[in-house]
Amino acid sequence: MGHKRATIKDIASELKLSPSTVSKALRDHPNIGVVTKERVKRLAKQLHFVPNQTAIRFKQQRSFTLGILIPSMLDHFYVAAVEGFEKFAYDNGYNVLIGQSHESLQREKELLLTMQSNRVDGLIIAISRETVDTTHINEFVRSGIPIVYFMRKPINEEYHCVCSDVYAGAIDAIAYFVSLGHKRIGFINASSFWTTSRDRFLGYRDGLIQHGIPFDKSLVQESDFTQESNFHAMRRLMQLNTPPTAILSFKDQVMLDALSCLRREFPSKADSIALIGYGANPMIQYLERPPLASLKEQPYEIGQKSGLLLLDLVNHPRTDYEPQLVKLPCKLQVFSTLKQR
Amino acid sequence: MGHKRATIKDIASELKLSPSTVSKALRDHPNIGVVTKERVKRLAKQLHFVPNQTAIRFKQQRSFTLGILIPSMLDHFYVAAVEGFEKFAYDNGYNVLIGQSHESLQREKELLLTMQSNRVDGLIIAISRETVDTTHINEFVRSGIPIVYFMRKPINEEYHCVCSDVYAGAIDAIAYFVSLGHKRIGFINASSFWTTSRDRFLGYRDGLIQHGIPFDKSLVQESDFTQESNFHAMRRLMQLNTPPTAILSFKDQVMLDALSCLRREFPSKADSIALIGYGANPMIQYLERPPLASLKEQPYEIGQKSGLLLLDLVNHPRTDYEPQLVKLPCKLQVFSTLKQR
DNA sequence: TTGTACGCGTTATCAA
DNA sequence: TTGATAACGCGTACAA
Repeated sequence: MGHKRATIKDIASELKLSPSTVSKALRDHPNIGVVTKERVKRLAKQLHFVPNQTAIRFKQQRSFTLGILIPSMLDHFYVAAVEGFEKFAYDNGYNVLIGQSHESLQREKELLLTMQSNRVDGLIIAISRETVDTTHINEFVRSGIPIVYFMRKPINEEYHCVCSDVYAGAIDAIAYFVSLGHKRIGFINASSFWTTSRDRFLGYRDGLIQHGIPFDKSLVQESDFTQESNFHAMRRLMQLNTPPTAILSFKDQVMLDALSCLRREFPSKADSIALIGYGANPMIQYLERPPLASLKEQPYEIGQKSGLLLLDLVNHPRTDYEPQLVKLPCKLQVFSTLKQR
Repeated sequence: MGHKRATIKDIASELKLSPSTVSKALRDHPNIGVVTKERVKRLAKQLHFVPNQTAIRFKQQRSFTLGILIPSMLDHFYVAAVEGFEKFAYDNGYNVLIGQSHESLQREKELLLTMQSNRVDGLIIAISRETVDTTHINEFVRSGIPIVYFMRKPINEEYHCVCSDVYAGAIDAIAYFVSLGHKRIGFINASSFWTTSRDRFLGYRDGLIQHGIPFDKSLVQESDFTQESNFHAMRRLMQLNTPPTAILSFKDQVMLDALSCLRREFPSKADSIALIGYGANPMIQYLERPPLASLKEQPYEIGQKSGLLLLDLVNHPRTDYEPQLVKLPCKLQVFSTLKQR
């Protein structure tokens, strides 16, 4: 039953005013009379006038839209980041366009084009697993749209980035392991192209060294996050001549699969192996025998801060190149005390 | 380092052609010469020309954007629906604007305005818990934008809707309980304003009746999904003179909290009480002693079908009022066989 | 096969 | 305090 949508023109002609007057009145422009404003607003309401953002965007040459590119919304961690980003964006009058790469480089490239085509005013991006070359991203930036990396940043790019301080987190995790008497500590990591993997690794290695434990390459495995890959990494660790008694994992998902693997394939050892992951997944509370601990990150805040930094770049385009690097702390959250036993 | 963005005009003047020729050439319009097309496309590529969707939208009086309004992205179930919807939308050349009501009516109203302001071509919506009056939604529809309810539909509205066949699901659950010897079966439901609650309830009641079990009002509790509320509902059931031996829950989240409640507060009975929820949350696989079962729904497909139905409404505006009701089956997924014991 | 003219809804600028 | 005009980038009907 669509009554035709009212426009500024409709209001103007009805009130025998000019469109520009109406436009100003609606936006409370100072040099419009109070009486006129009142008349305009009354009629606007009556006609259910809703400003046409489409036209405004076009006119203003700004989309008032910010883009966010994540691997997947099925990952609770990124959803939290989207939430933080979205909240910030909405509070500042921006819409958000979400894209999911599903870890595909091809999809990432397409989405970047979509973003460009939609003239997003800025973009934050957590690169896909396949993104080892960043030509497409650099081209995007060269087209004039500022970006901020978040969570994952290519290891060979110096650019604005907001992420967790996973290095310090790993240091903490190792210290906790050691305090419980562990000396043989394994590590399941992810793509070595991300700084967030490298930093975890450095923290792991430096943590060991700090406690006088020699670094042993065979204790480090890599996974691509599929259940299969997680299981595989765990198996290789357990099949060492001297398997680890403690394992740090890139993220909770990996840790949970590692735990499943232990329970299914190495049940006799399952309870003696200490596990720490990243993320503090809320579902862990439902486990009767939870893993040892998890490094709680702050994805929501990372989303917010990314938005803040991005909007700054949007509003104050810099020609000088001084990459901002923001790191938010992780906090070790211990679950074992929650055990009923 | 933004080289100014190239427009159709730039290409035209560079090639001494008219903008309209360029426009047509870029879109492979039949009556443009092959040679011209080639020249145009070459230069377009060279100048990194990306069509300005903002202008196209404005010109076409269509946003090529579909809206989706959900309670929260923290709920895995709705994320899956978003995925399905998004996939469908992208495949059909549409963007997606996501809004989260966080179960707030106020927020829902604001988001509806945002959607209207952005001139989305259509919208699918799962109403908030607070939405007992639908004036704002009806007004939205009256403004000319078609909508499709999904998952949750107001009980007093006859309108297009895509959701799970939760009635049949409840019937199946009850039948399964009965087959295991249960006769005293409880139910934790949600807002009675949604058809999806009513249908669960009817399935629960009819299921009981089918097996000759009298309906007992005291066995039905309501929860608002907060952990506190879930625990409270569970406690009330357990504190009955004759507590249930089996409980159907509105969704897995409720069931998991119910399970926690049992283990913490009624440990002696915890293992003898059979639980079934809705959703088949993938995290359940990590539980050592999982609940009995869950009704696996098809949120991804619901998202897709909602998109399909919506796009049909967008492209073929109907004046005649014939609400479509699409129901997708639930499938009982049994977890107990996964138990290690 | 190509070009011209116009308009979509809004706002900025300048004139009245 | 208000109004007229132009412009944003594109697509389309129609003219050449």
